This record gives sequence, structure tokens and C-alpha cells, in this order.
Amino acid sequence: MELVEESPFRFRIDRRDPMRVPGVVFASRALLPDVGSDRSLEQVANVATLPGIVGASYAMPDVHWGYGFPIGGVAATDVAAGGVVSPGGVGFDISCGVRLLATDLDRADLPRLRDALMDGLDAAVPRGMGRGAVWHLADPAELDAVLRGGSRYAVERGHGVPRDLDRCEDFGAVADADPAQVSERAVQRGQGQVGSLGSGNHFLEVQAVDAVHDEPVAAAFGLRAGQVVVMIHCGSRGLGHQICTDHVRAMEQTMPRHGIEVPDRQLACAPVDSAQGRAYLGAMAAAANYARANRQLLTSAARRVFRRVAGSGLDLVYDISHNLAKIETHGVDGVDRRLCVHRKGATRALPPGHPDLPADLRAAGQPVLIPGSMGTASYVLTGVAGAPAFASTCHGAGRVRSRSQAMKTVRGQELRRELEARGIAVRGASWRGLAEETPEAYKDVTAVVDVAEGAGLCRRVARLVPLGVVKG
DNA sequence: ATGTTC
Repeated sequence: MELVEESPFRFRIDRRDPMRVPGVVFASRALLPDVGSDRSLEQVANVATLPGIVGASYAMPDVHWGYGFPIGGVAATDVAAGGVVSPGGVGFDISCGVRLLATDLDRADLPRLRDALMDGLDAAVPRGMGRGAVWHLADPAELDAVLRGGSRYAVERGHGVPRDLDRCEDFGAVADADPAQVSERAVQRGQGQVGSLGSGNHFLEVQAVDAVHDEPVAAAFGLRAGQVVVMIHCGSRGLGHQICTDHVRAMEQTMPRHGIEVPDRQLACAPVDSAQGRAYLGAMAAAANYARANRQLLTSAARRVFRRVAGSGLDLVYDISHNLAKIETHGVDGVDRRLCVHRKGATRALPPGHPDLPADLRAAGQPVLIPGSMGTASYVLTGVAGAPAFASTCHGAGRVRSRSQAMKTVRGQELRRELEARGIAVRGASWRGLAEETPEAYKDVTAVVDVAEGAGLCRRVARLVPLGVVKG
């Protein structure tokens, strides 16, 4: 894979057949994937072959190997030019994302509150493989309402306040969700998981605002130095996973009929403007709403704990996905086009003034929420005008070692002791899960954010550090 | 990520 260094934070993979556009990798030399162990740059080139792709196949600084598309990949296709949608460009955890909540507390309050808060959260946050959820749905019809209404439905049912919806991407629910495209098996898997963290890299953290890099923007987001905040990172659980599985399989069948050939079966896709493409987008939107309702329910659970233990509210700063495809309008060669923008392990980053932002965030830009690896910093960023890559940036630290490799480097008990010794309270679901998430298995999130900012993808607003982690 | 291999 030949990379041309265009600038300190931008590398190009030149177009060659059957690529339709070049690849562009936003990285430093140090952050470039290790070609010996990670084939994500080949995946960037593979994505560049997709019908209708415009601009380039982009990789964010946290790029790593994924299913078909790299994680940390952005690809936009032109709907009117036969552009495709691909489930692999969204990922198995549809609308996995992050929500940040601001407390009334200062980090100086935490020593006396921390144990009670963490024990309360430990008991209130269902997590781990399978088992448990905040919300026990009355019947399948109620799941249908979740799939259509997302956070909006959860708030209608008393799990939150109307202001929450102003601070959600899409104001709490993606339009055009089509529960009829969600299989019976996906429904079964989703029925009992609304309001659950899951496992892997998902977490609920109590954090402190450790540094403010842009005072006015942080203030517009409702953040100040020393403030205690809560970050929730989770997705659409078994429901999203099943939808991805179902629709990849269906598209493998329909691709020949659409005359589409791809260099990797995992790039299965269909034209956005086709029955199969619309079916996937309808099911994907349903899963996106499920993921947002999931984060809304976990918010509700965390609010009860913070109210009871600390007398504090939790104000939503923002809720944003990093695994989603969206139909958006962007200028391409000076002409506005309707594009299907795939962001997989990449975060939408709307610039100041964007009409999709709520009025009180319009001047500041969209809060971009970047979860770090366990025990390390997380970041709040914002979008910038004129950025490349269709208003997208990184999504996290980016894994560099597999789960099995991670488990060889450290034991869960040992990791917990190390974190506790550094003043970070740990409430895990399993020792194994903890070990798999050792920060040694990830890139340095600060280096990722440095490059994202240096490449002009976003701007830094605040740095957050963990005080306590409830781990899936 | 994931009823961690329908």
C-alpha cells in the first residue's frame, strides 16, 4: 500500500483501478496503522471502489481494521448517481455513540460522594453480555414505538425531559425508521435490552473537566473546569447486530442483480435508491432510534442515582453517534449533492452556524464526544467550517491490539488495582472484559485528537479525565 | 460490537 504524504497530517492513496476515487488518511507517521498487523489501509482502498463514491475514501486518525470498511472510515456516495449504502460502512453496532451529561458538582465534592455514587451506579446500570435492562417493555408493540421514536418516545414515557431532545442528534429520533424491515429475530434480541450498556468498550464513566481549551464554546456546551460530568458510551445491542447480519446477507443476494461487484464480500451493498437499499436504511434508522432510547434510559437510571446520592441533576450536553449512514447535502465540486455519508467509527462534526444544530448551540458548533480508552482522558471537540471528509472526525482511541492479545498483557484484577491506585473507581462486569479493554490495547487518544485537530477536522474544547468507571 | 461460531 503506497502512501503519499500530502501534508503533516494527511496521506493519499492514489487512485488505481478499480478504485473510483483516491484514499485519504488523516494521520501522523506515528499513528499510521502497522501494515504488518492491520489491513485497514487496504480496506480504505477497497471502499474507494464502491459505486457512486465521491471525494475520497477517508480514514480518521484512529483507523483500524474492521468488517469490510475500516473502523474510523468515512465514505459518501451520490444518491442520484447510483450511490450505494453498505451495512459494513455503518458497522454491527448501529448508532453506537456517546452521550455527555453535566452535573452541578465539582471534582472537590467527589471524595466524599464517590463510593456511594459508584455503588449506586453499579446497581443501577445493567451491563455485560445478555442480561438485564432498565426498561421492561410491555409488549412487542412498545418496542415498535421505541424503533420509531427513539429518545423522543422514552421522554414521552417519562424517562427524561423535553430539553434532552434538543441536545440529541436528530432531536432524539431518526426519521424514516421502518420496523417492518427489522426481522423477528432482531426484535426478539432487542425486546429485553432497552437501557443496557452491553460489553466490550462500552462504559458509563464519572469524569471531571480537567482542562478547558476553548472557554466560550465550553460555556455554550454547559461545561466548566473542575466540573463533574457523566459519559455514556453504548449502542444498539443485539438488535443492531442482527439487523446488520440480516441485511448483509440480503445484499449479498441482490448485488448481482444491481450489477455491483466489490473486492470484498464484506462490502455488500445496494443502491440507496433501490428496494434493498431503502429496506436497510429503514432498519438502520430503527436501530439508531433503539440506540438513542437505550442511552436515554441509562441517563434516566444515572439521574436517579445522582439525585439520591448527591442531590445533583444531569443536564444533557449532547448525544452523538459514531456508527451511522445519513443522507446529507454537501457541496461536491461546487455543486450541492444528496449524499449517503457512511461514518463507521467516525463522528459527525457540524460546524458553527449549521441549520441542524439547536439554536443555543448554533454559534458554537456541534459537540463532538470522543471517549478515550479505560483510565485515560476523553475529549469534547467541535466542528469547524470548511473541514474535509463531509463534516466528520475521529471517534476514539482506536484499538491496536486484539482482545485476545490484550488479555495476554494484563489480568483484570491487576488492572483494577492499578486504576484504583490512580484514584479511578472501577465497577466491572467481568474480569475478562476489563482485561480486554486495557489501555495498552489502544492508541493514545490525545495523539488521535492532536492529529484530528491538526488535519483541520475539528477543534478541541475540553479534556475530561475519569474518576470512576462502570464497565460493560 | 455480538445469545463472544446459525
